[in-house]
Amino acid sequence: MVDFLQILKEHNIKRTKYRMAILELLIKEEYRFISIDEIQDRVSSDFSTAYRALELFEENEMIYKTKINEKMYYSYRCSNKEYHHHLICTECGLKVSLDFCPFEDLEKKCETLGFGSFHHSRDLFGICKKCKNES
Amino acid sequence: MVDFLQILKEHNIKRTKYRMAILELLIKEEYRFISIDEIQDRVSSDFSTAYRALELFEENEMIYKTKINEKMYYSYRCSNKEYHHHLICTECGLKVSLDFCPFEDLEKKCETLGFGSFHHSRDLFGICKKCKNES
DNA sequence: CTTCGTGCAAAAAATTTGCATCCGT
DNA sequence: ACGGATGCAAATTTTTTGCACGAAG
Repeated sequence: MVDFLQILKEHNIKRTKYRMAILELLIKEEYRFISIDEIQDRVSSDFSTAYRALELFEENEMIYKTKINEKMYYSYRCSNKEYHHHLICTECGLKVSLDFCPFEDLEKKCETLGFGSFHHSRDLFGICKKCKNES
Repeated sequence: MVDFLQILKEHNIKRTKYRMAILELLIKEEYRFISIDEIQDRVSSDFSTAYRALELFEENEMIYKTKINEKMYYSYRCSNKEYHHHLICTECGLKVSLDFCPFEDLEKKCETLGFGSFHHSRDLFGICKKCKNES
């Protein structure tokens, strides 16, 4: 819980009304990715303010950012900093962290395929059980 | 070579100047993904004409479409229709088709992870050997 | 000859930026 | 008080769309 306050202090980031509101929201909804619209709606900031705060948080590795259906979504990161992959539900934004790398095998084959290196896109997408059952 | 002409005929798609020019270009550069800018530049059509032709081709499964660095890229498909994954170089657009599925293992683990189903994003990205060496 | 392809200009949608003002420290 | 944060409006970027004209079958 002191986690992110420390980062703010270390980087001399002012604790303003909207930044705090956005961080609180992201922490509360840490188990999923949320859209800029939901963020703007729930904290009632200007869109540009929200975008600027989120950009700042991402630069300082406090949040994740990913694209779902052509729009950016955001999720709290502080509590789990080791590199890992996510399974993300494209219906509800649910975030499931993987404790293994799905690309290990591909990595090995990379060389023989004419590829120098391979982007482990951190985020993989699907439909979670809940959303699948509801549809 | 008759491949795509047949599709055009089957779907009553008129063989116009720009459509043919775009298809020819895509066939010539089949080993890589190319941008709308390159297409527009090399066939000198209007952008809207190129976009409309490409949309049509994609609907009829004649081409692939993928996003590299926030922009769409296009590549000829007709000659290889079985479902497969691509490794795509984000520097030069090189397209390498995979004859195996990199997500087989993940698929199996999906259920235990709370995921109903999993999108096999067809395209995976990296840097090809050539571009890596040049940088 | 008639349907549909094309160019042009303008719309759309998401995100970014310049600038004047306001707030946190 | 000072520098950075915010709101507002306008720019940006890529792609899409409406409409009038022109070309393919």
